Amino acid sequence: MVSGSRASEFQDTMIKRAKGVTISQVADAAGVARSSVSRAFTRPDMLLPETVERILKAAEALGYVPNHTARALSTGRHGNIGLIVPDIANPFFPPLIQAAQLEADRSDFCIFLGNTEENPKQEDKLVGRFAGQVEGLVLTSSRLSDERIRAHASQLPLVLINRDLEGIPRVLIDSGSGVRQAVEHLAQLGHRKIVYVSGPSNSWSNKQRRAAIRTAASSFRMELEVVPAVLPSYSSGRNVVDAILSAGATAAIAFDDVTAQGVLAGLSERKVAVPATFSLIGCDDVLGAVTYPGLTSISNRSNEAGRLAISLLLEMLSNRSIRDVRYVLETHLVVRGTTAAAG
Amino acid sequence: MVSGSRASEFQDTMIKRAKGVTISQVADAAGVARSSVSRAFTRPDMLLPETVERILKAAEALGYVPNHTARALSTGRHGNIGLIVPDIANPFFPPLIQAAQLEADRSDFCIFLGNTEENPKQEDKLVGRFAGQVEGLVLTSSRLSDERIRAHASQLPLVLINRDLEGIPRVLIDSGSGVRQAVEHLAQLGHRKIVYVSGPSNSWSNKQRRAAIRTAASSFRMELEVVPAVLPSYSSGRNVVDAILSAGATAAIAFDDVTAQGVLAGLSERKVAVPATFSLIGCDDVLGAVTYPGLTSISNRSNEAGRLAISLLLEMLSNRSIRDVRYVLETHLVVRGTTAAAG
DNA sequence: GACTTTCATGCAACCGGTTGCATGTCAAGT
DNA sequence: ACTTGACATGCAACCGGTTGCATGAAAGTC
Repeated sequence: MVSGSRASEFQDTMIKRAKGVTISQVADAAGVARSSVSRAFTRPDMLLPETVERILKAAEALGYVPNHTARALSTGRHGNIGLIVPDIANPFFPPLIQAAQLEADRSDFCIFLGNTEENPKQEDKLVGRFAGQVEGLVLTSSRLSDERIRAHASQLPLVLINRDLEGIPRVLIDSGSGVRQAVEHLAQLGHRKIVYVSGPSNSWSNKQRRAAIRTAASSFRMELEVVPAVLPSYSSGRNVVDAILSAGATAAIAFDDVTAQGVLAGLSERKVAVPATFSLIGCDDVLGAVTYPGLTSISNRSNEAGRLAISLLLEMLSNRSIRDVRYVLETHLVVRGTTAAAG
Repeated sequence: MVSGSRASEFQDTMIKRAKGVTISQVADAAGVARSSVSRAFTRPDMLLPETVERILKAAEALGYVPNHTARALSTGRHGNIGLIVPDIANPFFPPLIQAAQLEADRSDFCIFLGNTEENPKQEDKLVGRFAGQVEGLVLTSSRLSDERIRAHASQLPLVLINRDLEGIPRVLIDSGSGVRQAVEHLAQLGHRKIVYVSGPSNSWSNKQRRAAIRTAASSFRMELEVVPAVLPSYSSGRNVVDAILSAGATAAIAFDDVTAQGVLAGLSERKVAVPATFSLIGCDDVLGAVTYPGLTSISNRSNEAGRLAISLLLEMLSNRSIRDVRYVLETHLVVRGTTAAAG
């Protein structure tokens, strides 16, 4: 399968490592001490303006670039932060990662990305590997136990997304508000019995959504049945369609959009018209705009969560203190084409 | 919108920085010189087995963890590699990133992720920022000019994905083979006039696909029209549907699956039945299984590309040499539900 | 005019490892 | 018994910056 071909078999070339210009060379060129060069970059106000200028000019001429590693060694600050997610391929995460990176970038921080494949052991290993090279860490939808998380938090600044652990700064996307709106929406459309297609059992978000739906359904006097989908995936959703239909419901809310899309496909295959005879609502709003009919969903805000988590972490780093903060991002229903009056 | 709430307003706590155990402390504890501790970890064969064991035991007891930064400073190797992509949110990239990270992980390397937002300036800036902290770099679908890429390549080991630049190691996903199969498939179904919905003009993949389609179409004596979509995105695809239809074609091949999905939605809206009256083929095969009907597409192999690029880079790093290699990954057509005989 | 004060700059130690070379020990070779 | 060599370990310089303190010259005070 791999058709590997070398363009020119024998053109191996030794790498000429860019032999980094050092602070000493700049110092010699400018006729000052190394410390002055250092200060010219870090605290120019300590030096005479003309000295600073002379140094900068010399540096410029030599093509000097401060060595990040050396600086990190003496200051202890390397300007990197780690971001760990369970599954990059799940469309929930890319916007979060993107926003996180943008925010980090604004303060000249770089992001180390870790992907745990939904595996707690891998997550633990990654945290360990990152620990030495980052100033702080953001754990997204962590699958680790409370104890492990606390252990890590005692080693380095940590911010959690979608995990509610007292004493550790955290950003939570509260689907509760959106879920209530979704149930109310279905109630107003005349649906009397609905299904919740649940997600991973160890997920904080899943527990939270299930509870919110249960409460809302009972307050609107609707019947609710929970149909479990093992993983938040397209095929899981597709596999539970029969279970959904045999429950005798006229509408369903799925754990996330990916699952909902699977359900949508399964319904199509079985010639069940959406939304004419069955209504469907997703969660996370990552696919809503790209299905046809457009998927009614609960807004996501993962990008805000990413941005917020990073800015929280940066704040912790500059203050060298942690506050027991708990940011909650509320969500709301986005109505599109997969919901209509009960047939 | 952001309902920020602090659980406990005044519970600020100072961070107790884990005050890292150093090599000297271990040396004292084990009654040896610092250098021996260092060697116990890096070249145990230089020491007596019992000495190594004694040192390791002492290290274990003190909870010593080698300081990555310090090691990087003296050795010049920090065990990080940078990976730069134009758009994490495009489903083409997550599998690539995932595979790259897995491969890097096997050799204990960490991945720095950079997202350029399809912006060459941002890309240039990121490369610069990464340069000091990574041993090598993988540029995926770079939007930079040849000159900039060469300039960077002279500074540090570089591997390209989907960019064909002589003298720089590169991994190319050759959609040519898949594209030919796609055109042939359409020809056999009786289509006489087709449209290519093109992608970013500075993208190597786009040029390559366009050329391949052109060649294949003429060899099957089919008419071809190129309709440009500015960006590879859902909305771009949706926006060009009118242009596609007014071209009078009965089938289209889109630059990528995301664009194709936009086209699919646009066709649905205009009540054009797919595949009954119009056939559509995507590229990258990232969404094929999750649309309904399933999108016929050209296989992707982005994960293999990611894995290969990293292993190539690691090889370069350990050899300290570059070979002018050019790996080509062939693709093929995956037929699903969006193609049928011309109406 | 002698005596502080201010402030720009230099000196040297330090961050935490790595590594070439010197030293000391012990066993084998003659 | 004396040399030789092998080999385990220690010494100290080095990677490239940062930073507390010392120094010395210019400016301010009485």
